[in-house]
Amino acid sequence: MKISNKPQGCTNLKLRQLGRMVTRHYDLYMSEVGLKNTQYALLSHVVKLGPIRPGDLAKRMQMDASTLTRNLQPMANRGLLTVGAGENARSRLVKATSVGHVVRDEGQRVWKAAQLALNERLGAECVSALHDVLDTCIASLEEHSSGAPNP
Amino acid sequence: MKISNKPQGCTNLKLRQLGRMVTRHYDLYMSEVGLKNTQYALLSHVVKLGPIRPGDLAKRMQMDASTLTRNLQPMANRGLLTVGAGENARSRLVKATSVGHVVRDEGQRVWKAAQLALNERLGAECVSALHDVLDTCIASLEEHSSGAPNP
DNA sequence: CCTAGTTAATTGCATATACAATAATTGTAA
DNA sequence: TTACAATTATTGTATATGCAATTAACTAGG
Repeated sequence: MKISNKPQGCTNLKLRQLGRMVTRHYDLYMSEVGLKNTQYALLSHVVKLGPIRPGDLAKRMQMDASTLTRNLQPMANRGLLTVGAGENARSRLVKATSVGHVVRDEGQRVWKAAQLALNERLGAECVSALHDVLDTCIASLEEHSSGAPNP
Repeated sequence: MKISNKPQGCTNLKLRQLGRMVTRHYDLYMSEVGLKNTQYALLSHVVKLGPIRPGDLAKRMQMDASTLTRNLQPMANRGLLTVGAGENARSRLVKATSVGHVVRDEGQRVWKAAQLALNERLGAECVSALHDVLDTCIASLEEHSSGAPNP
């Protein structure tokens, strides 16, 4: 794949456009288990990162803390996870319920189908190239805020 | 940059994470002229694509028509654009006002600053690679836009 | 002990996003 | 020509997103 010398166009625009397209693709699949793409991502993180404080989880997901607070609510209401007391009275711990674990497994099944279908539509090589450059960019922008890789 | 054989991880997750990061970056700059990154993108499209029907504009931006309807409202309220009558009684035409043109030009100024700063943070080469693969993916998904889902 | 600064999470406000359903209109075939 | 299908835009409902402001609670200094 040829690489141009100077960046042309708007990075933000391109990212958002592809983001919308890919999000619609995933949502189509995830709806089979009653999850939005974002909810599956959140649930997966909670399952893998065990009991975790909201603030830390938000940092891991490159998400504003207030966004996380609200995204947790519909899932807590459905009984997929709990936002319980932490060590301090001011800190909390998020963890997945047993139902949450089950739904995550179901979600993982349809996620795999969605990912395979996307690989098919774009070509595995193209998806790999995309992942590589996304990883590089995320890591690059992360440098100013420390954090370990995602699950 | 080495390219892996098989796609690893979730394309949707990576896209959304980088999307959030980059969006925050742009919004920081665009706030200088009172625009959200999305509003600048929309205004630019309207300026460039002249009077255009909402449906066509939505397709161009890979955006749901109902999303576009609502995104137009705050901008129409601010007098940046108008949603006027089209040829039929059921179709409309969106066009930028003179104020809208001025604000677009101001926006373009700060957009350039934002893009340059991003190139700086990521490296121009990395941004170019990102653009290339994003363009490829968008074009690819545009072709078979009749995505036959979940069989 | 009390006060000032810091940190954690949440709430207020505004916008973005999309699917489903609806309204309004146009096109078409019997 | 009228009944029915297709098109175009808009609401209904729900979630996502983030900045600014707020609340609550911990931590230092005095």
